[in-house]
Amino acid sequence: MPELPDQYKPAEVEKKIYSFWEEKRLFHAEVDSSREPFVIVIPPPNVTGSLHMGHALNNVLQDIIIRYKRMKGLNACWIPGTDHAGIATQNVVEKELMAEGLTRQQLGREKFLERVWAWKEKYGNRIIDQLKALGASADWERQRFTMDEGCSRAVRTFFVKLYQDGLIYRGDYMINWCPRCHTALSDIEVEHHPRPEAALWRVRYPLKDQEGYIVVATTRPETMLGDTAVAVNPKDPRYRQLVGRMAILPLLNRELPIIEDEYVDPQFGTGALKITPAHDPHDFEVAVRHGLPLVNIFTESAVTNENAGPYQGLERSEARRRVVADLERLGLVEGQEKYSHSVGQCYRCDTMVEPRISRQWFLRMKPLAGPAVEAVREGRIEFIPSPWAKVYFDWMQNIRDWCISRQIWWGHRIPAWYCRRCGQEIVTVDDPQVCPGCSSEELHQEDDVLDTWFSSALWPFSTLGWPDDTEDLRYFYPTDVLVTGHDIIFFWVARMIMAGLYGVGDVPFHQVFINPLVSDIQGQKMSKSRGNVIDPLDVIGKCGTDALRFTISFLTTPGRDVLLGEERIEGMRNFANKIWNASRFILMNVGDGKDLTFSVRDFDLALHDRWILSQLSQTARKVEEELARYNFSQASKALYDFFWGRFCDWYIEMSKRDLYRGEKKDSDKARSILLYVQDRFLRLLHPFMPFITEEIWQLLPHDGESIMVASYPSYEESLIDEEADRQMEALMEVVTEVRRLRSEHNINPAQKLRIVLVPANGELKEIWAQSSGYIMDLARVEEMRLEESVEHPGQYLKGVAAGAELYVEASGLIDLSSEKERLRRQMGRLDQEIKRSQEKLANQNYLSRAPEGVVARERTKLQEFQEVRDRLQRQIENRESLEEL
RNA sequence: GGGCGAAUAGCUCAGUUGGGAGAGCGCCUGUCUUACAAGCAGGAGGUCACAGGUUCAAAUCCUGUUUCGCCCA
Repeated sequence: MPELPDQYKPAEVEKKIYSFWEEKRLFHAEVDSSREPFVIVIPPPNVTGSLHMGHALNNVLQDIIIRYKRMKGLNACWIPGTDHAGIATQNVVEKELMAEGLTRQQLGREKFLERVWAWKEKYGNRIIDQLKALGASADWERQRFTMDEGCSRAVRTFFVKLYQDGLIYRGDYMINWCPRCHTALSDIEVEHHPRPEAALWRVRYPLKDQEGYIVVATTRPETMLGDTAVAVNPKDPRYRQLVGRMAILPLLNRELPIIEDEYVDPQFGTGALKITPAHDPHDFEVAVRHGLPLVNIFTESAVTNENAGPYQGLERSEARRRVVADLERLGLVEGQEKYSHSVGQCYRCDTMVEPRISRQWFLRMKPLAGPAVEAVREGRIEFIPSPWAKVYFDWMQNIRDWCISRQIWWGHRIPAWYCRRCGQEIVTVDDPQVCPGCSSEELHQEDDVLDTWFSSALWPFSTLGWPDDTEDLRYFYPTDVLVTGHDIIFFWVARMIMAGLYGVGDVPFHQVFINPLVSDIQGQKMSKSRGNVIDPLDVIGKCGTDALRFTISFLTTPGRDVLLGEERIEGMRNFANKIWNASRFILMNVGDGKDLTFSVRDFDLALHDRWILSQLSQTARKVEEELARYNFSQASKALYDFFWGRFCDWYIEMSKRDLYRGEKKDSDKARSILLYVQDRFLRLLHPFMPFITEEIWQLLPHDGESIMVASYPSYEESLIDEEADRQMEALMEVVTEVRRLRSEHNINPAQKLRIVLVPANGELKEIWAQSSGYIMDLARVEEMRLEESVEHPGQYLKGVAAGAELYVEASGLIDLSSEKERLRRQMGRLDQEIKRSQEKLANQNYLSRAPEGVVARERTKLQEFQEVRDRLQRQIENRESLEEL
C-alpha cells in the first residue's frame, strides 16, 4: 500500500498520466466499419495563439463530450489542428522584422514566406502543447494545419469548382480597406463601434452663377476633397429650385452638380448631402445611378494623394483639421454639433477602415445559402441552444457576396494566372505552364491570397482527405457535433455548412453546440488591455487541470455566458481534494481488494447500502440525461452533490461503523460497496476530471488498462430504491435535528448526548430501531431510546424529525429558560405555515380543481404541522408549570 | 432603428410539461471528531426587477414598463 499525502498534488500526476495515455495511443481512432464513429473537428486555434480562457472552455467541453462517447463504446475521434490566421500571423512576423529594421517588401515575397514558415515551425505548436495540458484527448496523429499540403489542395480544388460554376467573380467594387493591414476586409471583419462624441459639421458650398450657398451636413469634412456632387431628396421643397444647378466645392473650386436622389433623407442634417463616391458605399451607389465621376483622394495608407491638391500628404485626422480650419477661415462652416454614430474598425487591429474601390475577388453567396438554410430548417443540422438558429437564418437571408481576396502574402495564393501576352485569366488546380490561349509561358500568378476563413470553411472535410474519396471521409464524415462560440456563427459555422453541402454534398455536422463566452466576474469581456485576464495555465499551476475543467463544466449552462472568478476554481480544487481523501480512506480499508466481490447483490444490504446504490444509479441517469442536452452544469452538479453531499457526508461516515465495529460480513460488505461506488463514480466523473480519476482508478483494484477506455456506467433501474431513499431521509433528519439542537444550545461537540425518539408510526420505529447505532455515531449520542412519550418533557430539548418528536436530555447541559424562547419562535413559524395551508384547503376551487395528489399532500402537511404545533404548545406549558414549582 | 438574451440571497448563478424558494463563494457560531482545516457541524440572509393579466395555484405562462448585455443596420 503506497503512502498517500493528505493533499492532492495535481502537478505531479498530470504529466505522467498524459504521457501514459499518449504512449498507449488511447486518443487514436482508426476506420472500423464494425463500430459506430463519433467525430468532432476542433475549431482550429490560430498558430499565433496562446491559450486563453475561451480556448480552455471550448476545448474542455469538446473533451468532455469525446471522452464520454469513447467510454460509451463509440469509435470516438477528435480531429485537432491549427489555423494559419493570415493577417494575424503576418503581423507577428512583420513585427519581428521591424525589430531588425526590415520590412517584408525589402525581403520580397518568397523570402518573407520562408520567414513565416520558419516562425510557424518554431512557435506554431505552442498552443497544441497547451491543449495537451488541458487534458485534451484529441487524435494528435491526425493533427492538421490549414496550409498543409492536403488542406491547400482542398482549397484550390474548391476554388476552381466554384469558379467553373460561375460562383466566383473578380471586379472593381467598393470594399472595406484597412489602411494599416493594407488589405481588403469582408463585411463581417469590420466592427462597428459607437463614437458618441463625434461631430456633425454644416458646411456652405457656394452656388455657381448666383448668390448664396447650399449647406451640406457631414461627419467627415476631409472627404469633401473627393466630392463630385451634392444631392437632395426629390420631394424636398426647400431645394427644388436648386436641382440641376451647380455648386462650387470650396478649397478646390471644383464644380459640383446638384442632383436629386431618393437615398437622401430630408430629415437628416440640412437635407443636402455631399456625394463622395470613392469613399462612401452609399455615395458610390448614388454616383453609379447618376454617372458621376469618382475621385479617390487617399493612398493605401489613407494618406491624402495628389487629388487632394494642396492637402496632399496628410493622414486622415490631420487632413480633417486642416480642411475644417481653412473652411472656418473662409466663413464656410455654418455650425458644428455633437453627433453620435458608429465607425467601422478592423477586427484585427482596430484601425478605422476606409471604404475604398478596388479590384477584388468575390464569391456569390445566394446560391450557396439556399441549401444551407434548408439543411437547418429541415433539422439535418440542429443548433443548441435553438435560438441561435434564428441568428443564422437572419444572416443567411440577407447574405451579401463575400470579398475573399486579401492583399497580404501569408495565405493560400489565389489559383489564378494571367497571361502577360494575351491577358487571358487561367484558373486551375495545378500550376499552368503555358497559356492555353496563346501558348505563352509568360504567366503571372495572382498576387492576392484568400481570406483565412475560406480555408476554415473546408475544415470538416479537408482534414479527412477531401477532395479525394478517402476511407476516412466516407467513414467519419459528416462529423457529429461542432462546439464553438456564437461570435463565429457567420465567420465560420455558416460558411462550413455552405461549403460542406456544396463541396461534399452533405452537411459537415449534425449538431452545433454554441458554447458560452467567458468574461470576468464583473461581466467584462476578458482582454489583456482590461487586465482582467485569468490565464488558464496559471490556474492549472495553482489548482490543477481537473479543477479548471470542472469549474468550466459547472458554469456552462446553455444560453448564458460564463463569469469566471478564481474563488470558483478554488472551490473545485477542494472538490478534487475531497475525492482524493475519500479515496485514501477507501484504499486504507479495502487494501488490494482481492478478497472482495464486485457483485453487491451478494450481500445482505442495510438501509444506507440500498440508499447509496439507489442514489448512485440516479446520479448516473441524471448525468447522461443532462449530457445529452449539453447541460454540463447540471451534469457536474449531480456528480458533485452525489459525491460530497451523499457519499462522503453520509455513506462513508456510516460505513465506519460497519468497518470498525461490525462483524466480518459487515465490513466485507462495506468494503465492497465503497469500492463499487467509488469505481463507478470515478468512471462517471472521468470525462470531466480525467487526471485525478485515472490516478485513483489505477490505485484502486480495477479491471482494464485505463479508465478512459473503461465503460461508462449505465443507469441501473434495479438499484433504484425509492423506499430506501425515503427512509434514509428520515434517518438523516434525526441526525441533523440532534446536531442542530446541540449547536443552537452551544453544547460541546465532544459531549455525548442521550436522546429519546417518539416515532409517529411503525415504519419510523422500525427504521430508527434498526439504524440506531448509525444514528448514535453520526449524532454523537451515547443513549438512544424509542418511547411512546417522555415523562418529564420539561427536562429535554425538543425537536422534530420526519414529523416525529425528538428529545435531547438536557439536565445540567443548558439553561432551560432560553429553550422556551426558542420553542416560541419555532411555533410562530409553524403558525404561519398552518394559516397558509388552511386557507388553501378552505378554497372550494382548489379542492375541486387541483389534482388529488396535490391536495392530499397538502392535507398531510397541514396535519403534521398541527400535531407538531400542539406538542410545542404542551412543551411550553410544561415548562411554565415546572418554573412555577 | 430592428432583433436576441438577462433581471432570484451580499457576490456568481441553478431552478421545464405551473403545485412546499436552492447551490457555491462570502458572512456569523462552534470545532484540529482516528480520509480530508482545501475539513467537519450549525446558522443568518430573498416583495424571485416593476405593474397588470390568465389560473384553484405563477420565479415559472401572457401583456406592458424599467434597467443591463450582445448582435445586426
